[in-house]
Amino acid sequence: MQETSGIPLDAETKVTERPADHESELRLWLRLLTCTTLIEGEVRRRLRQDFDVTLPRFDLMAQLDKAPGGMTLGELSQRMMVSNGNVTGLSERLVALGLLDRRQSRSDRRAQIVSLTPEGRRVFRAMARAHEGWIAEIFSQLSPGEIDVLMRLLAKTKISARSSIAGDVPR
Amino acid sequence: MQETSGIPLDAETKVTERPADHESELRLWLRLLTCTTLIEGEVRRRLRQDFDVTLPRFDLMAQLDKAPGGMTLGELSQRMMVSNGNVTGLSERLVALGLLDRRQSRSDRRAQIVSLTPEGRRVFRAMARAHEGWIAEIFSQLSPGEIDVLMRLLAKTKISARSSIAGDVPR
DNA sequence: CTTATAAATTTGAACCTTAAAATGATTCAG
DNA sequence: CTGAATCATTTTAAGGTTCAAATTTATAAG
Repeated sequence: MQETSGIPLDAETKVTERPADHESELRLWLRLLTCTTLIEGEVRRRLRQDFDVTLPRFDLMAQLDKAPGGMTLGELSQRMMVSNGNVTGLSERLVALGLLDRRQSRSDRRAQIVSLTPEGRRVFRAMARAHEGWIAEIFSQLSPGEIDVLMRLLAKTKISARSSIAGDVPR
Repeated sequence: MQETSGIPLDAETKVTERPADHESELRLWLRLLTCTTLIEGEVRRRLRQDFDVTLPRFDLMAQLDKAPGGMTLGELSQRMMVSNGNVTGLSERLVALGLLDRRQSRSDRRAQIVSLTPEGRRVFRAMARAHEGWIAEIFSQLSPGEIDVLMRLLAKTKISARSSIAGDVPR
């Protein structure tokens, strides 16, 4: 907490000058966050309980399951939306468990390519099957129509968020 | 509650035996997760950049801002949906920074009550103002109507998830 | 070739997070 | 009053996470 030089740049940026009632967006964000936290916690709990595996490991394996030929660590980190260093450690532990293979890229000696071992694939498939069931149960009170509307609106939300994040902000 | 004669929803027949195409729920969950991760990452980044504060600290202070009289650690942990031990460490650091006050409950010597210091409140209010602006910008491509529909559907999602999590599962 | 720049990953420090066990305080039946 | 159960919190161990700096390799310009 440092160098707050009084009031920074409010005049030029458009957002903060007035109270301007952005309460509905805020409430929406909190609700979105609550839903995700709730579901994520439950998935984490069940993965641990039923398969003795952590959620990040499951997520990593899920990405690799979709890429039969494997993937570089950088690509993994991008798809998982986590930092590089994160993927390094996560992969190490999964390799140590025999669930992941890791080799150097032939074309680029900087790059490491990781992929599921046959064992890793087998284990992941079992988890994925259960996982799909849990998710179905969690969303079971939503009708197909509601799911569809949610999908559309979240797609729009994603676009909106991305354009705001991309540093779209014109000066 | 009701005698729905339509579909006998018993958990035993529901989830495990067949593939049963729960793909739409799965895709919905992934999209929900993507949206949240995206937004959360951006909020985290801006909090660090503009206020040199972490997201968990902001979240904790946000809870306390809504409780002028303070709150026990247990209540905090419940509202933040994180573990007890988590709140312990988080509070320690904020107390060390002079943003939180901590005292023992008079009526229950097991309980610690934490609250924002005047400085903490001042700092939080500044962050909250900026935060609201960021959120508004992130959701800016959604119309009021769309926000409203999203709110409703997420409310329903929350209920559905909670009832599935509560161990509602009949045998 | 040489140097500069960029890219992929690793490392280190600090922090966040959880689950499980331990500690200390409260409550209540007997 | 005593013991058992419960509750609020802390502690511990293991792991997850980020950021920024460092390392190694690749690529391109001169």
